[in-house]
Amino acid sequence: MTVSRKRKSSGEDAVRRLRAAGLRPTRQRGALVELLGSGHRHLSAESLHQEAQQAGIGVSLATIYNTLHQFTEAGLLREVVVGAGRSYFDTNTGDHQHFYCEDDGSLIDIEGEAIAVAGVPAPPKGMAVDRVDVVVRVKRA
Amino acid sequence: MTVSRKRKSSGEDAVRRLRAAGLRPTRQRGALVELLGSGHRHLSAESLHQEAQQAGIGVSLATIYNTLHQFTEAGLLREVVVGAGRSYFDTNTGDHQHFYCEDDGSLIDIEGEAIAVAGVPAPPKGMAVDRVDVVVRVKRA
DNA sequence: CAATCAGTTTGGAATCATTCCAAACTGATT
DNA sequence: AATCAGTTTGGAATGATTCCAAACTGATTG
Repeated sequence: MTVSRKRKSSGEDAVRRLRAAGLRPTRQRGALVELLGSGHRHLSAESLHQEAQQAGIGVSLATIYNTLHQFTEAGLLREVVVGAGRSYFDTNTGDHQHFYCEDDGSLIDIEGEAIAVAGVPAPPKGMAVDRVDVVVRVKRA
Repeated sequence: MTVSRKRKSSGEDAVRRLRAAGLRPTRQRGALVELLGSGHRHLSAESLHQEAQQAGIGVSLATIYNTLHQFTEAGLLREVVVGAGRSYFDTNTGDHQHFYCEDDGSLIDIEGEAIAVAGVPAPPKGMAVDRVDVVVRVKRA
């Protein structure tokens, strides 16, 4: 339980990432970038909020939402929608898709090289494809 | 503006469809089946509710939700999730996917024969693929 | 036809995730 | 040190959906 003050080491790295993304490096954003930093994760606003609290970072839920969306726009995160009122933020922003388990609401990555979508028709006039999302819904057999 | 009483013709057809789906044919369900009956449509609970009101059918929003879910389970409808807190019910239950326009929230069908997903890995142990959903997100160019 | 009862419907309260807001705060700049 | 635009925050507001207990209604039976 270290109520860290101002760790230079990783802190500076976070600052760099934020600056690179065009976001002002504030205490909260820095802390959140660090929380997200390690590995590929699927998290909800609520879960990130709890995680932050446990890490001793004072961040309001409103800020979590703001930050999550800013990070998503900045390309640091990707939003994955799997059900009405159920969206996750994925720290893996690379090309990939997901298995979604309807029983427990969990997500599992499917590597982008593995899966392919063919035959997408041309989008309606004046529209451009932004992204193709594939959700493979699975259930307990 | 005919406040129809009890049209035999289509009414009986609705009853048949409900019975076939294993649902007791009530006034509300019959009326809703008929509303949904024509062509391929993408509707939300709210929009169906309004439509019902305008058609002079007294149905509570709660019943709309119940019915929509029952119909979905019975295979009369398919639920399409496109965004957090944004799901549609699709009267087209056949094999197909969708374009989703992020600007105005509209859906456009993509025929199932046109599009194909290849390379879906085997699902995790004990799980079975329920369905593969593809959402092609488009934006104004 | 009347009684009966499980299945339905309903309005309103409750829940849940998310957004909004105005006030307080804080990083960066002068 | 002053300044100010960008941020954060708690709490209220919103919106969609679900829950609930009471009233209702098809279908069945005698």
